[in-house]
Amino acid sequence: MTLSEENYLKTIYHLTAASGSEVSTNAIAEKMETKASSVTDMLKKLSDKDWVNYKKYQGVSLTQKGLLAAKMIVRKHRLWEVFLVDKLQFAWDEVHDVAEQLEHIKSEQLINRLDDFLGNPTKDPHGDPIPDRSGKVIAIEKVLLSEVLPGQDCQCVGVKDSSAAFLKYLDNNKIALGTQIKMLSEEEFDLSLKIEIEQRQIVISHKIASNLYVKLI
Amino acid sequence: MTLSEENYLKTIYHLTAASGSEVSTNAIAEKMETKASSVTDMLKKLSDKDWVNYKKYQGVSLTQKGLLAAKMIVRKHRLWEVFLVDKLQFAWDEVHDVAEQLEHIKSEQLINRLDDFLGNPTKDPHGDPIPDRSGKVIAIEKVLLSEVLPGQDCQCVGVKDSSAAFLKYLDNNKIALGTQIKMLSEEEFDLSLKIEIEQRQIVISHKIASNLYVKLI
DNA sequence: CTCAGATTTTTTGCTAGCCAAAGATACGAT
DNA sequence: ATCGTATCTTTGGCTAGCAAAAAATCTGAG
Repeated sequence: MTLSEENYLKTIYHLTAASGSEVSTNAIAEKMETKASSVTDMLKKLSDKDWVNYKKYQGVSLTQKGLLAAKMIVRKHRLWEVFLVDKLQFAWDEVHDVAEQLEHIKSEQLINRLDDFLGNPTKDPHGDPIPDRSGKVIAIEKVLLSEVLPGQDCQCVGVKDSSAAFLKYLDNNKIALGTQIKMLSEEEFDLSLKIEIEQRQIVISHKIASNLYVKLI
Repeated sequence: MTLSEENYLKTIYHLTAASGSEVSTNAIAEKMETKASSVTDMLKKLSDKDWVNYKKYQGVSLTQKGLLAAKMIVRKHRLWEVFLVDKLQFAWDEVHDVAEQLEHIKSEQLINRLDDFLGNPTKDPHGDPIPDRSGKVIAIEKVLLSEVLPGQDCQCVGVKDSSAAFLKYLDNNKIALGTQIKMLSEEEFDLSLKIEIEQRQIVISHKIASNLYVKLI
C-alpha cells in the first residue's frame, strides 16, 4: 500500500467516525486539501483493490479489510504520539506532524514491540483510544463540556480539536487530561461558561467548551 | 528533499568512504539495484540542487552541503538502530530494514531528543560511528581480523558486512562487540584462522575474518 | 592513430499521483 | 415534472520516478 493510499484510508476512517455514514468525495477533498477529481481517481483505485465500497455519486465507505487497515494506521499514529510525549518529552501540541510521518513505517514487529515498551497504553496524549493489535478499539464514555449542566463535577478526558493553538490554550489555563472541573454556570447571552478548576474560577467561551471532552463524576 | 534523493546521497556517501574518490554511475546503480539510466537522471537533479559535483562521464562526489545532508541521514539511521536494539530488544541482524524507513523521518527535534534519550551513543549496534548533531564523525581505529598477526590479542569492535547471515553466524559462535579474541595461527592453504575466544579455540574462514573489525590490545 | 569493447548518457515510454476544465448526475425549489 | 445549481466524474495533460534500448563517449590494445 502506498503512502497516498494510506492517507486516504485514514481520512475516510476519521470522516466515517464523525458522520456515521458514507463519506462524500468533496468531504475527503476538503480534509486532505486536494481536489475532488484527485479523490475520484484514488477512490477507484482503492475500490479496485477492495479497500473501500464505492459507487459513483453515492459516496464511499471502508470494507472490512479497509477498516482494519485504517485502524492499524491510527494505532501506529497514536502509539508514536505516546512515545514522543512519554519518552522524548514532546508537548502534546508538538507531536502531530512527526506522528503523521511515523505512522507510515511498515513493520508489525516494530509497532508491537513499541506497544509493549510503552506499557500497552489504551489512550494517546489527547485522550483518543489506541486500537489494540487485533484492531479492537475501546471507546471511552465522554461528553462535551458544553453539554454539562451547572453544579456537575467532571474530569477532562480528551479534546475534539487537537490543533496546537487549542492545546496551548489549555496548557496556559492549566487544563490537562485528568483535571477536575466543576461546572458553575452558563451565560445566556454568549453561552460562555463559568467553571472551577482547582479552587480557581475561570470563564471559558462556548467554542472552548465544545472542543473539550469530559466524563461525569 | 525526496526519499529517493536521500537514498542517493546516502549511497554516494558510503561509496565515497569505501573508494576514497569519485563514484561512478554504474557503482551507484549496482549498489542501489537500479539502472544506470535512472542514476544519471538523478545525478543531474542532485547536481542542479547543489548536493553533488557532477561532470558527465567523470563520476560524482558530494558537495559540502551534500556531505552534511548524507551524514545526517546516516546519523538518523544509526540512532534508530540503537533505539531498536537497546529499547525494543531487536537483534542486531533485524534492524536494518526498519532503520532504512525510519532514517527518512524529517524532524530535527525528534532526532536530537532521541539522541539524548539513548544517552548520546557514539556507535551503532554494528560498531559503526554515529555522526553528532553537527555532523562530526569520530572514527575508531580498527583493523580487519584477517590482518592480525598470530599471538596478538584483540577485541571485536565492528563488522564490515552487516548482513543478517553474517551477524547470525557471529551470534552462533558467541562473537559480539566487545568479545576478546586471541589470534593463534593461520592455515597457509586456505588462509583460515585458528583463534581463541573465552578459553575456546575455533577455526574461522578467511571470509569471516575479513569482515570482522578488531582493535589491538 | 584507430577501433572494439565497456561505460555512460540520451531517448523513449511506462505508472502513480495530481489538477483544470468540461461533461454527467443528483436533488431541491417551484 | 422540470429547471437550476451543487456535486461528482471524465478527459486530457502535467511532473516525478523508473527502466529498456539506442546513441554517445571513453579507454586500452595494437
